[in-house]
Amino acid sequence: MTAKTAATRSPKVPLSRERVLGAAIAVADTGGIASLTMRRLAQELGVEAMSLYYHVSNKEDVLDGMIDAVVTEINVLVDALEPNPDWRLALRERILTARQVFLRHPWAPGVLESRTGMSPPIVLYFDSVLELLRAGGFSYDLAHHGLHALGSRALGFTQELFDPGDDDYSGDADAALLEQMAEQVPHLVAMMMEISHDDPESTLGWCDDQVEFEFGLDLILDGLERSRERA
Amino acid sequence: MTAKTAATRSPKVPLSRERVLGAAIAVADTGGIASLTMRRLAQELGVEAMSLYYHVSNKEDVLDGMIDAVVTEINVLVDALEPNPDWRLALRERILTARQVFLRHPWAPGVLESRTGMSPPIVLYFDSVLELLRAGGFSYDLAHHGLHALGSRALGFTQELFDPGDDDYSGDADAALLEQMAEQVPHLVAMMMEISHDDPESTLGWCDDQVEFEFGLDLILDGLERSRERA
DNA sequence: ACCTGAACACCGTTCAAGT
DNA sequence: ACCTGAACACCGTTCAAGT
Repeated sequence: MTAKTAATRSPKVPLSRERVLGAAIAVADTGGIASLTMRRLAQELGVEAMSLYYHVSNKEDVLDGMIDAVVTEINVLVDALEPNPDWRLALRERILTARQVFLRHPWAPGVLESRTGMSPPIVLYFDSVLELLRAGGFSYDLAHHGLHALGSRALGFTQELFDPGDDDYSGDADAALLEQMAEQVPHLVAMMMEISHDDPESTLGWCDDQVEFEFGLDLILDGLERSRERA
Repeated sequence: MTAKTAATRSPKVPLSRERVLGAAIAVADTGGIASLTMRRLAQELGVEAMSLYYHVSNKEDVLDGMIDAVVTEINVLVDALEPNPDWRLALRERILTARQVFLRHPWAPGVLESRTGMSPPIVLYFDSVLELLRAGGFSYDLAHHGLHALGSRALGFTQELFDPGDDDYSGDADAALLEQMAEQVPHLVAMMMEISHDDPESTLGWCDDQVEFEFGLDLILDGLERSRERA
């Protein structure tokens, strides 16, 4: 009866950088990154917006801290993974584990890519990936190329260019629309029709992100292994 | 004496959607996407901010239009490319051509990834990529996987996770800093030292984006060719 | 030490009004 | 048809002032 709803609103426990960042992540997870304003964040913590500036220096600092928290979450998980003598399997498991964390924080890829510098947690993550590649017999030079080839996949995400949930081009696209597009983009239409024929359940919301992520990841890992053998 | 500086300021030629989008691209190219505000854009055109809303519906519409203009620029260039019987070489040239356009518009990758839906120019581009893959002997199913594996590389860009120009971790990082980091991230430091030893000119601003882009691209193209042969 | 009220300089956007 | 002045609801942020 006394406490209204969230435990976060209690004014007993004082604010701290950690509480601010935790609330920020919660807001972004729930309402998207666009909903994260300093005023909204303060409200979530039962405080005035100006109070936040005692614990964080500005909004950029909040975004930096949110990313560090997410990557730290990843580091804890991947550090607990059991070693695997096959570098490909070891790295694959690491990356897919990291991916799970990003799936819980859909705003994180966009924010991460908007940050310029490396923070300690990110540096730690990449160092551990490098360790894996070295143990797998990679030179530093090839490992370096490999990190670039993986790109954001090394951290467990790809920025999907198109939202399959978009109404305009997915889900309930009917035959009439397809026919209309067929003249100008015949291959795209043919591809969608063939795939939706093979799997009638998914008309145009046809991309299984997990499957596609693993396909691309394995393609790169296999390619790197071949490069390593050749070197 | 009469015309102040830019030809864009002349009030003779009336505003239009095209002029608004052109000015928006110019502003973003010059000052970065963060500098693009409706007021700044209006100022560039010698007009009040409210006038813009007669030609575009809102800022989202401006961003959509900017992307469409950039991708149209790409489509014109790649359509003029001479055909190549080797699908890998053909696609490689296409993608590297598209990349040149993105290098001129550094804001475009970020904006593109923030858009949800596909627009006609983007759909056209992907259809032409699909056409190339089909001509190279790909099934629609494998071509679809291939598009996902390429990700934004298919359009000619990768979102670099770290800005090599960042002062904190690049350029003039001295030996003392490296030594300090060596204990916690030994492989990263070893890699940077080895690479900077091989190429002393580039201490920590060591990543040649073009080389790395092509390495990753070729890795994926080769992997897709192998998948195609196996299928 | 920690929080806040009032205020500032900015946003995107609307709408009735001007020409 | 095309542009604008005034205004609204929102931002992030500062700073002197409160407890």
